[in-house]
Amino acid sequence: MEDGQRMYSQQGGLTNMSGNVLPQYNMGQDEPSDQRKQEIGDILQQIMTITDQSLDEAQARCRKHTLNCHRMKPALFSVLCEIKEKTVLSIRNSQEEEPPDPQLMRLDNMLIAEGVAGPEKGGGSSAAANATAAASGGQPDSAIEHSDYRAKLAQIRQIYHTELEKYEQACNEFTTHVVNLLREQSRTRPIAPKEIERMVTIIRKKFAAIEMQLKQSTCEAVMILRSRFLDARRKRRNFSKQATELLNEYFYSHLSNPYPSEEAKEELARKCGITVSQVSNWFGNKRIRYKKNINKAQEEANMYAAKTAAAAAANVGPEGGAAGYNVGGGQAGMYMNLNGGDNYQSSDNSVNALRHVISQSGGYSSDSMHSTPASMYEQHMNQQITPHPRSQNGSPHDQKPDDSTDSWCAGAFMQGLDGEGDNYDGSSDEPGLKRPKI
DNA sequence: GGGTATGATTCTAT
DNA sequence: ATAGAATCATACCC
Repeated sequence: MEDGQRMYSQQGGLTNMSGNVLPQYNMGQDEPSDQRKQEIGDILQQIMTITDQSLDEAQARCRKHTLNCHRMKPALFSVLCEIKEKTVLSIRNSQEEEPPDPQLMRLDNMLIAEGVAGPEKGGGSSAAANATAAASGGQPDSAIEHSDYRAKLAQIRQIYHTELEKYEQACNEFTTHVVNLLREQSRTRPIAPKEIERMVTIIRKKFAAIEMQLKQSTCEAVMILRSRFLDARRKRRNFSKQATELLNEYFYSHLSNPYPSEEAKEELARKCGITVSQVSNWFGNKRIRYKKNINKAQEEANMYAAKTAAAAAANVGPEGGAAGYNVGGGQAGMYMNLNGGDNYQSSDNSVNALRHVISQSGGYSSDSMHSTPASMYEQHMNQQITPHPRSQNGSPHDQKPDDSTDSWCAGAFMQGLDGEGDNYDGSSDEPGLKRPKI
């Protein structure tokens, strides 16, 4: 701005950015420089006063023509263009170099992930299928729903691409129009090529904003579609049998503290083909329902415990230490081969598991006070040997899932098994379980 | 169709 | 933020 003012402030002198007189614009003519200055001054004067003049069309045309035909016009335009470039344009240019918009990137990523944008086949419908499968817990979904979902997604895709094309076309048309217009105008006012370039950039930006809105709406549409079709609450799906089994195995083998760590949850989620929050939900439900219905749960617990025990015994080998596990009149043996040995549980949990077998196999039967698991549960719950995991130091995550005698309700009644209050967390390598003293 | 099981959500407490 | 508890909504079984 300052430079511009400086230029115009000198009536007769045409200066460049640094305030020097510009000798290079003499266009190869050898007029005395005083005369040149005078002429330039005239032109500038005309330009400066042009807004104050009210001209009728004929007059304006005449004057324009005079100006256009002036032999100094090209030189003047060059200077003006240069000044424009060096001031306004250069400032804005530097600001235009922005990093890619993170929101736009997010939208793009989502659209590609959902199969709306990106390659038509392979990235399209299959991505949608993947999304469906993932949301339904990895189970094969009903074909009807599946195709319905895909059909709607394809519709969204179609609309998206049509609109995108439309915008692109409009953008190109408009850009061409503006460029032509500017080129046209460059005959009557100084317009640098860079200025045209910049204008094109501005137009593209404006259209990019519209495009972003389109992407946003498309994303919203996909989200709505997903929630409508895949919202688990609307159409609750049971987990696969295998998944439930894995979860139950974990639950009952960590009954002393059925609070899986984040890692354990992730592992379970991965193995079960469900999400981590589904695992959390499952454990939340399981814990509460286990407590509510301890009797029935106990039976289930024994089943899973036996399975785990069997697996553990199988790992040890029939000759090795299996005999040591065969407590309670050999009942553990009947669970052998239940799960083919590919148990998720590692052997360290087998101790815990075994305790359930023991509890079932007569460990408590002689107890006149607490002969049923339910009553035991009640007793220990009332005693609350350990407070709720939350009330202990740190969050539940800080605890190891199998960390001991205390903690949860089952852990409490497990303690009854152990005269000394030993740790049954499975970290012990001692397979020999004592018969409860009670 | 009714009862139960089960996954998800919501609310409250900590 | 997470757990427990209550509740909702759906699946599943009889």
